[in-house]
Amino acid sequence: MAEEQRAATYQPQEVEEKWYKIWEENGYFSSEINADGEPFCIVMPPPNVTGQLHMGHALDQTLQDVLTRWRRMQGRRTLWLPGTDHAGIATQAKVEEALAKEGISKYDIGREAFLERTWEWKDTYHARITKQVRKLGCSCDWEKERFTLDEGCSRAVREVFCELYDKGLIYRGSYIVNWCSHCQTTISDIEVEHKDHEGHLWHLRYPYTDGSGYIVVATTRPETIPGDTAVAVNPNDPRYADKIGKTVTIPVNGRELPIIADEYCDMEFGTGAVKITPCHDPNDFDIGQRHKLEQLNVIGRDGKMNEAAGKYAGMTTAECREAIIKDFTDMGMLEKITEINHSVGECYRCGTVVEPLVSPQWFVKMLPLAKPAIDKVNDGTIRFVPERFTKTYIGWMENIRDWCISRQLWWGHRIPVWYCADCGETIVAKDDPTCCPKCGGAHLDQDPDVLDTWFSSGLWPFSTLGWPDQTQLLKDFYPTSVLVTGYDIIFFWVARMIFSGLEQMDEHPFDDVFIHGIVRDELGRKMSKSLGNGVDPLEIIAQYGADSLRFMLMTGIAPGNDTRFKPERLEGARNFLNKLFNATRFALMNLEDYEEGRYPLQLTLADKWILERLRITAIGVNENMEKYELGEAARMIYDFSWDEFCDWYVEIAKARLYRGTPEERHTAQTVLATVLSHIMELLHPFTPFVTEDLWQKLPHNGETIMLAKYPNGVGMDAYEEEAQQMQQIMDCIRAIRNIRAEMGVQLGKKADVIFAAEPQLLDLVKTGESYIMSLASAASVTLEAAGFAAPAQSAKAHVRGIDIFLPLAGVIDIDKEIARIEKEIAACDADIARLSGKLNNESFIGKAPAAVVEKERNRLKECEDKRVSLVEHLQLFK
RNA sequence: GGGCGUAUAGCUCAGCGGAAGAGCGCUUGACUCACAUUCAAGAGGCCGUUGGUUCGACACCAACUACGCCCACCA
Repeated sequence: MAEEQRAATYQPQEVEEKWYKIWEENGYFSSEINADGEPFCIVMPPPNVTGQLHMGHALDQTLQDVLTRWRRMQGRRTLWLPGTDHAGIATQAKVEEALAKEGISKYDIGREAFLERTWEWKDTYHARITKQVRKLGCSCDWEKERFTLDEGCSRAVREVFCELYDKGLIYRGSYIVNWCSHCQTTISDIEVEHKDHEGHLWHLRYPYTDGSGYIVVATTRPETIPGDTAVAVNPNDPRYADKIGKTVTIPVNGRELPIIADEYCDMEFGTGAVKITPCHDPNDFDIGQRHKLEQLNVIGRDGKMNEAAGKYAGMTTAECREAIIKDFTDMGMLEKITEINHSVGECYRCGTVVEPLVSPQWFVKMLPLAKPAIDKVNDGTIRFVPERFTKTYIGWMENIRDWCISRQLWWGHRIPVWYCADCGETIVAKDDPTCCPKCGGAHLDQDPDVLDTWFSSGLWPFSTLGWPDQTQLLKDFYPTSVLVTGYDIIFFWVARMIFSGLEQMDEHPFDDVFIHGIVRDELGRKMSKSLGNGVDPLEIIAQYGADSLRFMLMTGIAPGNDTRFKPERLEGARNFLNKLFNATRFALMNLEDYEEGRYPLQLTLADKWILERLRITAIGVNENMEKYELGEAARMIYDFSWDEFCDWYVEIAKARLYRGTPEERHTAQTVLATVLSHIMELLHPFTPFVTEDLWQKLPHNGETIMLAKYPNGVGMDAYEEEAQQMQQIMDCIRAIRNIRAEMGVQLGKKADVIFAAEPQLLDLVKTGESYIMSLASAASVTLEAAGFAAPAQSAKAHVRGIDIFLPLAGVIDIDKEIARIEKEIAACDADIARLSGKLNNESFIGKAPAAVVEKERNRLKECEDKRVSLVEHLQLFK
């Protein structure tokens, strides 16, 4: 790249590294900054230490950083607390995979060595992740970084476990749970993904024991037959009314089953008779409880039939299914097979079909916890943004079932429960006990299981602030201000934090929950490993810089909606930042001799206009930020910076910078520098690096833009009238440019321009003369009284009371001009028809606000004037 | 079976109870002394369908259609 061109192109890589280091070293991310300010706190959703960050993280973290930087610049005492999650199943699976590559299993090395390996893994990925977060520019307080498995969080987990146990909210029991035979652990209900499968419904004959024929049951899972302990029918089903109380015999193993009556049975479905397998189906489990049926566990944790399955023992469930169907067929007991589309539960991690089975596990009793968690959202204490997610949350919370929290893993918080080998006592304790409090025995075995990862994640808003200790940090920042996360983990995480926070702290964990969508690929597909369509944020940062990535992610998004990752949009963001870079370069070239306050300011119309537009923009940006409409805020800054400041103001300022008096030049320099640095400040939360770099080069007060005051429009002089006047001049310039372009008069060629209007408007034109000269490339500007007769062979435009003539003898194409004018007239006609229709409507006059009516009247008059003016001009050519 | 979302320019998407917006793409012109990662001008929309509320609806309400998502104990 040529040196010259390079100088005109922003090089993000050169500045990003530098500024992050300076910020971090100077402690600007610390919550001690703005120590007297009102606290503002976000706890970062901790990324899993399983791998690297993806685009979803980049979106999530950018949103948080924008909010944090904005609040910090407002003077709030901000704490954005970073951290990582140990992610039990996911991380353990990764390490097991790594071991498998070495040809060993976790059992070969044992629990302790395995955990050592996992901690090493954690260290590696933790380092990688935090580096990525830094690359992205996140202003989190690294001094306070936490990990879900660190000493403090572990203490919090034990504390909560013991408290809930003491209150009877945690219990151990043998209930039906979801078992993943691949991950070799239980998973909670929400970790089961239901997918539709085409399957078969086997209609099987179970003969009555008394020899009086048979009953036909329909099942999708014949392999569970060895575990049947009843057949159920609906008590109101006339078909079976006289069969209730009888027994049937399972043909393939000769066991006898009672026929019971239960409302659960749907008379419309299948045959209306259901085989009941309490140990391997959640519904059947409930029925079994109701009728005190025997529990017969026939499927083992390895996904194979166990001894209780008799002759089928040792088979996989699939093999068993086949064998049983064959046996029924051979015995003539298969009535028929029908097709059925039904949903099958799969493990969310590995996709293995989940096996429901009964096993002793630890549970959290949800009903008492859900109640306040629902209330605090319903009463507005916790607010979801967008609001619609409230319904999602409430709906789930109202139908919640007890939460199975024990996992048969090694990586995680070990359940703080010990069993006395001597007397069988169960000891639940915060601190490791040395002997049994009941019998004094020293043979204690700790429960081998660990807790669900989300158990510790649920404590994140307070465990990270120091709880269970009553730290100052906790007092200052709990409840936190806002939680920023994707809609995909409302149940997994948000809900758990809410009930855990309310239970332990007696106070809600955050005021707002700001929900965002997911980042999809260019085609709108979810980014995933299997599709290989993921985009690595680090690669994008290397290519375009973190600021471009951030800006792209922040624009064109609406709260709660998904967004697509489009490379073109990345280029747009890069171009915008390059634009600002060049605008700053231009300013700096013209600020070499600048000295603040050297002359009194002589603000021109354009100066007042751009200052007013800045004021309005600043107000709008803050309003949108308050509503979490970050995309809208970013768009406002973009439009103002590019369209108004760069394309208009900078061009206008050139005349005074190059040829003005020292006073004029000084004023232009001042406004240029002021507006530009305010643009940097407004934009800083979105694109922190480039704005800091450019702001530093411009005249500024303070050591970092991070701590500059965020522009909010308050205290700025208002110039509403001047802004409107300037808009009119700009419209005139656009009209002239339009004529020139349509007539093929290139901007390189100067053209004479004649304005005709009432004196007041002529004054305005006079004021804007220099802008017209330069921006419309006029050779001369002549002012004439209203009603001035058009010179021969001229083109004409009309802008709100101002007639504009371009004498173009020899250049003008009469046909083109006629066509152009006719098009304009047609547009006027359409407007006139609409407006007069409205104004002739008495209801409109009577019921619409007076200001609206007045506005429409003015508009109509303008349209009519314009039409008259243009029609008059058209006559000249006919 | 419930719940939710989306439907606006060729594409991707913002937006809004009082004259349809952006980016990209397209057309035409310009290497104009910050920037060709640029500048200027322009073409391009019954704002999914049908009703309703309203002086006024692209926006609010209802129904419908299409697509997508979430939840659910569909043997």
